[in-house]
Amino acid sequence: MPRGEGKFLIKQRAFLKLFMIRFVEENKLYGMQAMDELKMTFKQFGYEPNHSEIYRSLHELIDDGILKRQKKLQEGAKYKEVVIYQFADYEKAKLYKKQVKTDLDRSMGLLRKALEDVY
Amino acid sequence: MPRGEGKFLIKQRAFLKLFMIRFVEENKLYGMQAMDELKMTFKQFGYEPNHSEIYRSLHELIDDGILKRQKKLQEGAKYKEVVIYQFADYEKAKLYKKQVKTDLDRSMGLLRKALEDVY
DNA sequence: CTATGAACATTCTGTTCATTG
DNA sequence: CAATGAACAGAATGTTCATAG
Repeated sequence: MPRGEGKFLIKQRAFLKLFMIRFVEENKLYGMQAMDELKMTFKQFGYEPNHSEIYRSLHELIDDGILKRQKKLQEGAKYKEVVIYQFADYEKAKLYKKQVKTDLDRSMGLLRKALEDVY
Repeated sequence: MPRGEGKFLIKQRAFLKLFMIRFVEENKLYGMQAMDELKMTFKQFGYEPNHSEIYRSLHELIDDGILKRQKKLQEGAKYKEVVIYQFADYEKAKLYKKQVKTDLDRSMGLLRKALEDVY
């Protein structure tokens, strides 16, 4: 999905999909927890993703054939279902991570160039 | 315009407005030339702004009270008008540059953090 | 044909509403 | 109330059309 021509910076969606893959690799967290952790991590940079973008990212990874859903009872005495994820195709996941890295590096380069040239 | 809460990376519009200010500082170029120069500079990063975004950036700087328009005959024997720009308020321009720098730095930090954490 | 600009269309993302347990 | 998801709404940006010289 990191696309071809004329594009500016990496999109939020790809950024979040990357972290969703990472959370699944670490075998932890469902949607809301992922959001909370990301908010904590990136709040210092003024970025706090909202729940819709988190879910859209997860759903898109399913459509991509990278993740699959699995329901699970939540910890504790609450008996409330949450949705957790596993890899449907880990090779695809690794490939996607590689593509996003390329896009992140590209975006960094672009910003760095701007800072160098203007300031 | 670099805004407050929950936001992801800097927007293309702000990025281009920064360069439009820089071009006016250097006293050169009208819209199309600015676009061509930016395409040359950032093509290596896969970014080639289109003409609409260039004009929207210039127009917005006028609305902001930072630039003002001035028509001018094009060089050479072509007698075709082009639109060039001067500062309407250079203090405002400098302030805007400062704000965009903050936003660029913030965006770089965000991307760097992601690269560190994931790869 | 080149430069400018507006109109139109789509994509991306934020906000609100609905459902379930 | 917490989690998930869909619907709706707006903002950001790309594509196409219009006008002038």
